[in-house]
Amino acid sequence: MPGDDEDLLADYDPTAYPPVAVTVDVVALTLRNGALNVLLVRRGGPPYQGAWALPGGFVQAGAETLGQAAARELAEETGLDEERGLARVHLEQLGSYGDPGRDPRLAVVSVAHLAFAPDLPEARPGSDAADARWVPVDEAVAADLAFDHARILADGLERARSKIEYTPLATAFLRKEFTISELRAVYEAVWGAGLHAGNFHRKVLSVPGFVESTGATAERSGSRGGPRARLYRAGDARLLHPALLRPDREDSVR
Amino acid sequence: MPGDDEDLLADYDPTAYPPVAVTVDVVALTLRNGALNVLLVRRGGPPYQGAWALPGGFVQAGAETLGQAAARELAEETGLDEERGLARVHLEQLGSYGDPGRDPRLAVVSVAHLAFAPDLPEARPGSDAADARWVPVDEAVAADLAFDHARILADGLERARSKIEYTPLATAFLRKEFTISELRAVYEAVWGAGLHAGNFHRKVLSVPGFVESTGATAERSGSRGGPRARLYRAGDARLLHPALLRPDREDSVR
DNA sequence: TGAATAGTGTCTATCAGACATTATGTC
DNA sequence: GACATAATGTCTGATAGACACTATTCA
Repeated sequence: MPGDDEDLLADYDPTAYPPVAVTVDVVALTLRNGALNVLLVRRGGPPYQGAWALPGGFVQAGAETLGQAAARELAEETGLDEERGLARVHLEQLGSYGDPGRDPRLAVVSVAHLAFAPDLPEARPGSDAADARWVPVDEAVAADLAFDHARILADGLERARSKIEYTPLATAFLRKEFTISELRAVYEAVWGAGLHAGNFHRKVLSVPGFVESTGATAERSGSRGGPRARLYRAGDARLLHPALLRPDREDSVR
Repeated sequence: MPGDDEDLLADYDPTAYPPVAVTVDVVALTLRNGALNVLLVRRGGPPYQGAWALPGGFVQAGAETLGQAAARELAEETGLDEERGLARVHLEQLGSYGDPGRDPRLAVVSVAHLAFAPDLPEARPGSDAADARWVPVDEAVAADLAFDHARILADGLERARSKIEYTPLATAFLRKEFTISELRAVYEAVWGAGLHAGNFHRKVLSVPGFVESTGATAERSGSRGGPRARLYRAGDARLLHPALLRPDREDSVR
């Protein structure tokens, strides 16, 4: 416990403090087979060897931004690069986690990030992982994740659920052109609740800048029939106004 | 630029990376004379000696949580402690800032926090600051703050403006009992826009759990006349439903 | 007495959600 | 032909915002 004198000293010589490591972890979400999936890696070494964890790693401090570090870690486990898809992934900072003891080796502050990705190829483990897989979030939430990653995942899911209410980021889960039904499937998967198709349709089209028509029509209709849907692409809005609010969640309000 | 081998090594010996320091900075907001103020300190030593900066300091890694570090730094500059007021301050994490070169001395990742405080006594400089003052945010935004603190402050202000839309945290700027007019003054100060008194009044009372009546009435009315207002305290809602949306900001939507 | 304020009432346009309807595809 | 789906229409209740109005207090 440094006193005032040591505080002053530390201002000039911060390395006097015990060492800290800074890592990034990524909650990468995508839609696979209509379900929300999160990217997990199986740890190849201790601690928590063999356990599933969020992809992440140490920041190359001074040589990259936190966002670049997160993108790098994500690229390592997905096989994407700037040209092949990574540019279309939405990546934002989620929050930092630094409770004492969260890593048994040494003090580690992890800057967690949240990624929304369109359907990606199968994951491939990076250098320090034994395995990498897209896992349905229900399974991931029930699993025993390493470190405090269960909490980070929960925070990321809540952020995602909230974010698509007032931003058009649900489109980040889809290809460049999509139908209103596909967009609705995103909301249903992220919120875990069914939505009324007709009302959703009218609502999306009524929000300025959310989507814009391509003029084209989907090649085929759904597997179970119906007319071929019109195609849309993301519009230029950065905020949805009015927002698409989640169905009642009275319970979480108090 | 470590290759795969070095990555693997680093997983077991993370101290192989160049040293990183972790700090907390605090955007502490309060209302003084009807205006939104932010707590600033004048730096006592290099770098940026003499410049105004957000209060902050190094995290005692492994010995405190990030939130505890932020509370400690805030206490040092305000003279508050757990008994005297600090408990009533709302403190939340804002985000982390780690761009290369943001601190000329070494790589520093700062975990910024945001605090909402009721009107506090005059600030007093902590050990490593030459001065500490509550500054109207207009002045603070116009000033040349140290490091990347101008951006952190801007992010904190935007977070505050957004947060009082859908949470009851505007009450954190007030004493335990307050009038609807005082609550409206908070919104007007944070949003920087005048609100319609009558509509605001009805709206606040219609949101379940936002405020609850104490049954009492203010001792005196406003300095310019009018009936004595009823007193309220914060209710048990954690989210406002429906939310109090900011007046039109069409410009920022696209 | 005049002016500012607290609190309530009223009206209108908008919106969310329930429900119905028509047209168009697949199986 | 049965059935699911795309897209649109209609209705109701809730809400935001504009405006009006009364009562109360200070200067």
